[in-house]
Formats: sequence, C-alpha cells, structure tokens
Amino acid sequence: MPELPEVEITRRGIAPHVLGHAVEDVIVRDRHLRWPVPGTLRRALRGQRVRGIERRAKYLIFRMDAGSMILHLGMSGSLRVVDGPAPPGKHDHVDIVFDSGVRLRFRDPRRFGSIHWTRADPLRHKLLKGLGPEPLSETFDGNHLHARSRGRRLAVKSFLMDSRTLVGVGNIYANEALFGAGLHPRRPAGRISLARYEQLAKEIKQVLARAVQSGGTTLRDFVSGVGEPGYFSQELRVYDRAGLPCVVCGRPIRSVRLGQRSTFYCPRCQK
DNA sequence: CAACGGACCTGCCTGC
DNA sequence: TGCAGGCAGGTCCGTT
Repeated sequence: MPELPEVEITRRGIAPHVLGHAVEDVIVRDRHLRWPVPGTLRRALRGQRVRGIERRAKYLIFRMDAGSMILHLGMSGSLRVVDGPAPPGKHDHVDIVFDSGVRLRFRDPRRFGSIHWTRADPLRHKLLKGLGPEPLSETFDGNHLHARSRGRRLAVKSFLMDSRTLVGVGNIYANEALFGAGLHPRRPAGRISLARYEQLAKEIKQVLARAVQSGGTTLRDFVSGVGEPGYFSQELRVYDRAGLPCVVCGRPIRSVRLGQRSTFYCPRCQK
C-alpha cells in the first residue's frame, strides 16, 4: 500500500491524536509480522509519552521518553486512530492504548509490516542506517542520481526503487516519475545524462509533493490515520492504465514486467 | 561489488 | 460453485 506520500499522510493524520500522550497498554494479538514484534514492546512502551513522530523513508519513528518505536506498514499495513475499545478486525494485530482512551490500531493483512523498539538512535538502526537520501530534501538532486548510477547497467526503474539510491519511491511513483521525465523504465541507469537526471529528480520531487497534497493514492484500501482516502489516483498518468490512451500522445499505455513488478509506460513519450 | 530471484503473507480477481 | 493461478502499494537475503 504505502509509499512515501501515504506514510507521510498517515504520520500527519495520527500525530495530533497521540503527541504528548502516554501509553497505558499495548495489545499484541499477532506478533508474526515481517519480523516478530518484540516481546519487550509492552513493557518498553507502558508509561512512555510520545514526544515526536517522524518519518524516515517509509518508516514511522515514534520518539518516546526512553527510546523509539520504529514501524513499517509494509505492503498492506495501516495505522488508524480508534476511539475506545472498538472490536478488532481479523487483521488488527496491534493496539497501542493511550491514557486519553484513544488507541492506535495497526492492521496488516499480509503482515509484511514490522514494529521495532530501540533505546539507541533509531536512525542508526540496522534497517535505517543504509538508506539513501530523502527525495524531498535538498541533499537529493539530479547530481546524486547521476553520480550513483555511473557504470551501472540495471534498469533505471529498478535503480530508483532501490532504497540505497533514494527512499520513498515505490512502484506507483517510480512509474509516474519516469513518465514525467520521458525516460523508458528499462533504460540502463548508467546511460542517462546529468541533464536527464536533473529532470528526473525534479519529477520525483513534484510527483511526491503533489501526492502528499492530495492525501496520497488510494487504489483499494489506503486510508489516512483518520480514515480519509487519498485522491492522487485520479492524477496517475501511467500506473494501472495499461491499454488506455497516453494523456499526452494518445498511444496505448504498455504494461510489462520488470524486476518482478508491473511497469507502465508510453512507448512514444518515454525513450 | 552488482544484479537477480526467491521469500515472506492474505485477499481478490480471472478463467476454466 | 469450486479451484488454480496470477497479481497486489515492500524489501530483505541468499546466490550467482
């Protein structure tokens, strides 16, 4: 489900409801996520106040008094604010209950998400330390993409979706950004000029920023922390549009498989 | 190193 | 109606 915009929308949605509140209880109904939910989570979180909620890549970092909870939504995860002990659904694996009575409910049908606890610097956590730059930060630009891609032959789309290159760009926004930049998804990453990478970096920033403004992309089930769907699906130009006319030239959008992911592009506009 | 395929899961849709 | 197969917003890990 979630790429950077959806995780960011989730962060913004839940923050006002939990910031400054103390955890009263943690209910783990199923600890079998991508990695086991730590058995120490309940003890670690109880009595702790939420001092801040940050996003790094597609991870949410809850800064607590004595450490940080790191949470990833995986492919199908969502985090919702629930008022009181509403009956949990089949895939509501974890509830974090606050002293206000509000709870954060983690739902994840496919269980590719994960929850971690660390007392150390969360940004140095094993899963976060090797991550590339944030696409919406100033440290990310065309130069970065150009420099990192020299000598590499993998497809530019796979290059973009590698979190060591940059973070936050998943299958939807990789497709969209490449369309915007007029780049064929299979172009070898090392054979793209600096000028084109500058254009691509600009597209990535633009598409992500606009998706955040629209509340994210809801394809089937994404909703923000407070239950709102995202409207960016209406603005997708190639993703999930196989056979439909290109919004620029009218040619049918093609769909191929690249690195085990569905890939959409316009055969005329993208070279 | 770089690149690739498999793995982890459930649900939903299609086609026979 | 049932069932098999393929696909879905992610990303780590083992093998070449």
